[in-house]
Amino acid sequence: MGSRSYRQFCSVSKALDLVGERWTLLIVRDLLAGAMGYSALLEGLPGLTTNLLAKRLKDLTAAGILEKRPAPTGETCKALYALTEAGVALGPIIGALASWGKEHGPAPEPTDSLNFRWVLILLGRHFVPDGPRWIVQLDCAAKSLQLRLGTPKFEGVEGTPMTPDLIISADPKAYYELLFESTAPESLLESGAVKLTPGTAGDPPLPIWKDFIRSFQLDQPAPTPST
Amino acid sequence: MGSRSYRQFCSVSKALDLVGERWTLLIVRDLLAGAMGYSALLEGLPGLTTNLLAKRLKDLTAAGILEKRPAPTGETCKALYALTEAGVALGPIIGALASWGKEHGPAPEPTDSLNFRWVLILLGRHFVPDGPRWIVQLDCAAKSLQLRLGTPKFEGVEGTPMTPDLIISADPKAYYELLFESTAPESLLESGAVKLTPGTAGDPPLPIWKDFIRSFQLDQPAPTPST
DNA sequence: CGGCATCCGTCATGATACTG
DNA sequence: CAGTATCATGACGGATGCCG
Repeated sequence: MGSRSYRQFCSVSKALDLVGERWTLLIVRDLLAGAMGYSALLEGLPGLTTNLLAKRLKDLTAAGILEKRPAPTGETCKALYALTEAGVALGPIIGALASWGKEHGPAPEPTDSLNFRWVLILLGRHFVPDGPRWIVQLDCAAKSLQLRLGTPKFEGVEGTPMTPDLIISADPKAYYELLFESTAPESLLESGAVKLTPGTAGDPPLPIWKDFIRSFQLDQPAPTPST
Repeated sequence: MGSRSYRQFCSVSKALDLVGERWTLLIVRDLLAGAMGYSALLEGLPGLTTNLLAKRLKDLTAAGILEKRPAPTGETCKALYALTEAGVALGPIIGALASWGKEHGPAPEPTDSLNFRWVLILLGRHFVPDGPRWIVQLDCAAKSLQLRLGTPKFEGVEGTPMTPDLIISADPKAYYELLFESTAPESLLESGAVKLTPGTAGDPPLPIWKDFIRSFQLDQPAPTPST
């Protein structure tokens, strides 16, 4: 509800009337990588309290930005919150915020929390299709991310792939440095911050790693969107 | 100050740490069209109180998003607040919000306030360069906006041009309908909501009006930015 | 335990008055 | 004109309780 609307004849303020409150765009950011249950959302957003999450979910549902639907059988939760078409359309806003924050935002601190979903968003913005079709598994803090490289459309979901071609493992900070280019990819390998494990087919890991770097342009500066 | 930082290892949250608070992005939006004084900002943002504006300006200055500089002689105010390079770089975020709000935001209400600066932002996002080089004056509620069409770079400032080729006058609501395509441009002319006056050179107004419509693609849907 | 609702303390915000 | 000071209110952070 726009109980505290700006009441301006301007679409920027109308957008902020719906998504301008605290935590709202961060909830949308996490849902951009796929539908989530209530507890998963809460766990992924440290500092957000349960009462406020309930209110945000209710308001966002009323605004038509997300919808609550029954979870498929076998899920650990009962209901999933998923973005509607209008919610997915918030992607460019999240993307523009990510670009600006990366360039002009405050530097991250070691105590900052890191969520694997946020990695997906970053990767999706850098993806270059039509490379070799590797399946890469990212491991971080007992969680896994499954990436399908080389496909026309970027695919990445949480979980372990059946037949990975390469397994990359690192701690959150190393992933952050890799994705934010504060460190060159090669030096992360040399320092041991990032470890490579051959996949099930047993291919040598280094060429696949180079394709991974190239697929997400991790050795180049991020593109700046136009106005 | 990020006194209430999200503390997440994510550039989206880092951006919101600086510009996520209430009113902040609306201040930036207004400054995107040019530097403004304190009182002009306050007047253009109904509902924002003077103490909060002072705090926002202080915080944004500390964050390096805008800078306070002495006003040029002849100005009505003493100091101007101008966006820094980092502040101008927020443009794509404002643009993405404008696109989304236009498509998915709540409908405007007749009591909403309208600021001529917001028109400039909308026009800038739709501009197609290299048409005929007309100078068009927009009149609305005792204020004037000066647009230079056809130049490679879009130019628009508040004030009255010396030699307009066409003067368009309408009330705020008609401008909004024109810019937001809820009504076709032709019908706004026919209904008398928009009035055309020949400029100093005395050219017939209708062809220049059609160039104006074409220059800002006001008869076409807005382009949707990519993720 | 997942999915909230309630209660309370604190802080950000809104309204008004006042000052250099 | 360009803010600062003061106070009231509502939003938010934290803990806990309820209900399937």
